[in-house]
Amino acid sequence: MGRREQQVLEDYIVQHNLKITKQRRSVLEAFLGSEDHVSAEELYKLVTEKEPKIGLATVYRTLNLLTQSGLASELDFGDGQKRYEHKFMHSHHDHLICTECGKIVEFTHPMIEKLQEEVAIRQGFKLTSHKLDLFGLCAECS
Amino acid sequence: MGRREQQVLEDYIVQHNLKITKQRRSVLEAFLGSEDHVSAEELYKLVTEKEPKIGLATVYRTLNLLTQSGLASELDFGDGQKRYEHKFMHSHHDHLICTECGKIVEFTHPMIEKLQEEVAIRQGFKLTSHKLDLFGLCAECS
DNA sequence: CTACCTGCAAATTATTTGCCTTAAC
DNA sequence: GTTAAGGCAAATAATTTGCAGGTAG
Repeated sequence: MGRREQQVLEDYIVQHNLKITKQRRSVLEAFLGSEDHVSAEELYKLVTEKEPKIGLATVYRTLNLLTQSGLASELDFGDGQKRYEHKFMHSHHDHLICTECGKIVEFTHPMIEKLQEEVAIRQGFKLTSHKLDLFGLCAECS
Repeated sequence: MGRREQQVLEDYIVQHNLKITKQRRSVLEAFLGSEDHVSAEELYKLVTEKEPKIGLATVYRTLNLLTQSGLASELDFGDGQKRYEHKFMHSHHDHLICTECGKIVEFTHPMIEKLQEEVAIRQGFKLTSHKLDLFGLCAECS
C-alpha cells in the first residue's frame, strides 16, 4: 500500500514543520485503500476499523492536509457533502454519474479538454482547472 | 418584468394545488430582476427591499418551488452555498469562472455537448444533464 | 371554511474551532 | 522542552422543519 504516497505526505509534512502521527498514517492508508469518491464520514468509518479512538475532526483535518499536499482533490456531486479522490498516480478525469443507482464512471476525453482550452482563450482566460460532470441513467437503470 | 415566467409559475402552482401569494410573487420578481447566480441569502436581501416582512425560510421554500417548476436551476461553484439562475427563456450554458475576482462568463459549445453525448452513449448511459465549469484567471486578473 | 402558506424559532447537517491533554521531534 | 496534533464538545453556516396563526381559493 502506497509507499510513494506515504512519501509525498511525509515530505509535505516535513517541509511545513508539521508532525507525522499514527492518525495521519491511518487516515492516508484508509483513504488509499478506499474506493474513490469517499466522503469524510465514510472515511471516518473506514479509519475507525483500524484506529477506533480517532476523532471525526482529525479525519476532516487530515483530508484538508491531503488536499493541500496534492494527494487528494475535493469533489462535489451536489449531494450536500464534499467527497475526495486520490490524485497521486491517478491522472485527471471527469465523471459520468448515474442519478438512479449512484454508479460513477470516470472518463477522459482529450478533444473535450482541447475545446475547453479554446473557449477559455477566446474569453481571455488562463485556465487552471475544470470540472465536468455528466448526469444520466446507466444501462441497468434505464 | 417577466409576464411569461409569472405564468409558468402560476400554472405550476395551480396544477399542484398550491397557492399564489404575494411573497411568492415578490421572490419571483426579485429573482428575475437579479443578476444570475444569486444565493438564497442575496435574494433574501433583494426581496426584503420590496417586502420587508418576508422570512428567509420563505425565500428558500420559494427557490425550491421555482426549481421544481422548471424556472430556476441550482448551481454550485464550490463556495459552500447553492446559487440559482433563471432557466426560462435562457438556454443552457456552461460557466467560465475567474477564481480571483469571481467574474463569470457564460458560454455554450455545441461540439463539446456533442462529444459528451458520445461519451455517455459509449458507456451505455442515457444523458439527462451535465455541468461543466471552467476555472481560471480572467484577462484583468492574470 | 379548509388547506396551504408564512414567519419565527428550533432542528439538522456538514464542517470547523477552542481548549486542554498528549505525543512528535 | 517546545510546539503541533488529537479528542471532545461547542461553535458555525447553510438549509430545513415544526408549529400556531394568517390567508388564498
